[in-house]
Amino acid sequence: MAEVKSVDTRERILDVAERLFMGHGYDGTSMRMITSEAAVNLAAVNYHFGSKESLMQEVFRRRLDWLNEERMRVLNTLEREAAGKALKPSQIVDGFFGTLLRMADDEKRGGTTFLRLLGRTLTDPSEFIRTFLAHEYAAVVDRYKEALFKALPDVPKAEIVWRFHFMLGATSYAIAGTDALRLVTDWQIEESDSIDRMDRLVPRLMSFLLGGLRSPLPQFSDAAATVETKAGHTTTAANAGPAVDSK
Amino acid sequence: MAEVKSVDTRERILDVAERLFMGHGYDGTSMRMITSEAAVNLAAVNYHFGSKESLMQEVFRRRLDWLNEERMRVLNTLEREAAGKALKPSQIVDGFFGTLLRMADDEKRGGTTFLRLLGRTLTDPSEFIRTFLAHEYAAVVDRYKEALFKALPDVPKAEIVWRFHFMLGATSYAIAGTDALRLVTDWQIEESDSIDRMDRLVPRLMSFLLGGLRSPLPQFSDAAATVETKAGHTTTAANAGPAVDSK
DNA sequence: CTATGATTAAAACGAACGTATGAATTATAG
DNA sequence: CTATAATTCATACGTTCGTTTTAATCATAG
Repeated sequence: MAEVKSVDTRERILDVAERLFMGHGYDGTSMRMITSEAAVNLAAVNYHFGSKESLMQEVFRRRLDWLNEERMRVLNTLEREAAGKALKPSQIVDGFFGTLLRMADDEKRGGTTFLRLLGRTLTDPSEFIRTFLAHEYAAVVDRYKEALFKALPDVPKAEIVWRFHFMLGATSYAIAGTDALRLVTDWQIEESDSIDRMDRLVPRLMSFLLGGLRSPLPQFSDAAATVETKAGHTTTAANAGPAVDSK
Repeated sequence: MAEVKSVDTRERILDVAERLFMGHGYDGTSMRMITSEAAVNLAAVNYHFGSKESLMQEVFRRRLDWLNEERMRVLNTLEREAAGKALKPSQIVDGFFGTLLRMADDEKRGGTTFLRLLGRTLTDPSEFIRTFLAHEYAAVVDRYKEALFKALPDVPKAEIVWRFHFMLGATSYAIAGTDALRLVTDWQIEESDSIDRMDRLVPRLMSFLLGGLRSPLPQFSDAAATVETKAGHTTTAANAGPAVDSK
């Protein structure tokens, strides 16, 4: 049972595939691109993973297994320390999105490459990929969803689910499309450095997410206004509704 | 110069291509899928558009030309009515994102199909697509960016650009991935109908975007706290910083 | 060392891809 | 009606795709 070179081969394929899938998408990345860049034989992918689809799934599973466990672990710890009391929304948001974003610093867990891949893949057209990702996420998302329900008892559950959706979108776009808007605008970076990206992106994004999560509830045409009532929710009735303004 | 049937052919190709590109992505949609569903000859695309890339660009240009003009028109009207005074952030956000979202109701402008396509394409891996989209968006984004700078003079410009980025992400994900999270969670829709999507999505998303845009500024490790000072910004110093909580 | 199973290598498979060609068909102009 | 340009059509080209096959190479156990 020889397993010396094969481990390296497997890992090298996964690393290259991760990077190429990130840059060119699933359909846009060919087996020959992967195997030639990884300096392995063309048949190696099918030998080690069975098919291109299975390779893609393994690329994600390698990272998501850890991420899911870490997210669960963080939430368990938080709830244990809270001793039955509801968590603070910021704790929950940080447990879910902060844990994800901190992977950027951990090159061993894929770093920014995997983050960008994940961000782009959430809106990937390929059917089997979205199905696979949804299945991988299901349990963890449900747990965090429930935590948010408990943390925000006055907010309709449907509203929380929607805002979770919005937070996911803002995050995945932030980690995926760092180039898109950069080309569009002059980017207006007055600040000194520009490669520090992540350590400044995280607080920026967190602030945005929490602002959105805790924003006054929308008012529909028919329904009566449902406004946050809990003390400290910063939201006042004065600026509730979709037309919240600064003056 | 016969142009009777060709117009129908062109439009039919564009309509089918728009729908298929939305569902399967650019690489995942073949010429044969398009031409067979559109009931035209395989060579029709190359005859009318030259190439697959040109077809893709025409699919977008057909919708974006109108969207860009409308966004410009709305902003011009707002600024004319404001008579030099700064606009309200909600007006600017609604002008940019509301105008986009309202395309969903206009089947003549592509409706939800184009919206979902646009949302997914912003993170599309194909190089030429992102370049093309960035070029199409540049002028309008710059104008709205400037409007936000003027509306929020106390907020650092870099911060505004980031939050614009985040808003774009939340929006594109909201209109693109309506299925992704639906599979993950039980979706917790307590409300009656579920097909009304857009007319309830718009105020929901708007509320979220404004909450994020007007959220207290993040505090970095080194820098001093920069907190919104303008009256009515709802944000109090007590819950400024990345760890904003409800209690 | 030899036998055995795991891995790598080179080559080929059929299918699907985007595109191009030239003839047939259709519509319009004079 | 005839001539001419625009469009549609059937078909084929050359490439690239993911996968498979068969043989060669490697590492380890007995």
